[in-house]
Amino acid sequence: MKKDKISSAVIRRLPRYYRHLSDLSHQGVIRISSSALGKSMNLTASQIRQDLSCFGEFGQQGYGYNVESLRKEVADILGMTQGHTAVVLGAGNLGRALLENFHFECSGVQLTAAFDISPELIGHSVSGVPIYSIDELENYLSRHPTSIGVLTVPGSVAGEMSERLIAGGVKGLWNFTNSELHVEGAGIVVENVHFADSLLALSYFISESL
Amino acid sequence: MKKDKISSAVIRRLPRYYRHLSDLSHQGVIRISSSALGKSMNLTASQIRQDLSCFGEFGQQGYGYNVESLRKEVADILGMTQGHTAVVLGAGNLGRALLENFHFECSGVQLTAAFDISPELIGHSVSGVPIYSIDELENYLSRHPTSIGVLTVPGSVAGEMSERLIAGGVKGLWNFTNSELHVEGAGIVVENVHFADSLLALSYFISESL
DNA sequence: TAGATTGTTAATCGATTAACAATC
DNA sequence: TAGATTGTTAATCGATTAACAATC
Repeated sequence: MKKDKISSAVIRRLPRYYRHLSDLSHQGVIRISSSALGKSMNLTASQIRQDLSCFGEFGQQGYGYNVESLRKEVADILGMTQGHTAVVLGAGNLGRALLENFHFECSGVQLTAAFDISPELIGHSVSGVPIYSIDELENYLSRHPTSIGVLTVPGSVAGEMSERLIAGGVKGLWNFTNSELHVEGAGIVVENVHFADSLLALSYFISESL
Repeated sequence: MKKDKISSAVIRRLPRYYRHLSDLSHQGVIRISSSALGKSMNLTASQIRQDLSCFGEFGQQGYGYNVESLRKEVADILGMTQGHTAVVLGAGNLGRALLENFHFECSGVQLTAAFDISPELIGHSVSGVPIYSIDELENYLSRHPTSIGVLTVPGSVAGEMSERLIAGGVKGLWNFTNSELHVEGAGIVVENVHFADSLLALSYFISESL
């Protein structure tokens, strides 16, 4: 039975399902049961069946799930087939690390441009992605509909940049700055990547285990 | 009443408490009630009091909490006062982004060294942190007790590097590679930073909101 | 003192796990 | 057919919220 409102706990597990199913698919595994998948992901078979049943009926009694077709279903659920596009704001180290090392296309996202203020960077390309002046942002967005803005700018300008992105029609912000974005306007989604929160959790667990 | 086993949900909120309390402290706020803090963090007052009561009694009836002393208590709980030290493995873009832009000391962690294989980097410093040859790792760790290893190496060598770090006495791995680390040995903690998981969750929410 | 707000116990809500009829 | 495994309903468990006596 398809559910209306999916809990955030389920959604946070979906990328992991996708990752494991991709691995299995690459390994040439054709079919898998919920209990086998559960064993390899450290989840109960029940939970996997519950999670998947939020979105449809993808398995077959007595057989299990076809790995590749389930992978495709999960990709669909995650919006990977929606043709999302992204631009990176800020081509400093972190921005360039994403440009060079992170494979947006593996998440179904096409990275089309980067923007910066540094004259040394403007006009160049990194990993085939052109770097434009931030002054060109509005002009660019008006001509290239863009769903995601990646914020790798200094925290001090994160607020201003997010407003300009949203005004330009961007629907989601992937925020790598410390700045807590307070975005008004309906339908805008913010995903924060707080390195410090992650490091502090690690610090807690280390300290606790001593 | 102090609790033995703290749930992971509580622990993941602690860094946010710390962040908000730091902000309040900087703004010169002296005292705050659970309901005022809840309002600004979008949590219920009840939840905040429950969370904090896992670790001790930090408030005062009729008054609330002293911001700065609560901040210090949370810092303590998070292990920020344990004098944790860290080394970065891999001084590519992502490693350098962390070296240059991320303030480890704000999380109570002292970053003491970085390691790489590239002859152009070895011997130089970034933001005051020396970059050594990866060949020096064991030698360095034996002379500088280190609690945290930051993995910003290519995924293909993540497994090998984590083994060497653990052999050298490191207690926690902050893993920025895609590689799913399977670490044996008691008391070793792994914190994964999966960029792709985060982007896919964003992709889901955008797609859902259309 | 009266008002405010804590820490904690009890009630509610939601998420995970177990059980099982349906069926490939 | 018999065995395996699903999707779903029911039971359990845990986390969040509400209520309130204690007290600053």
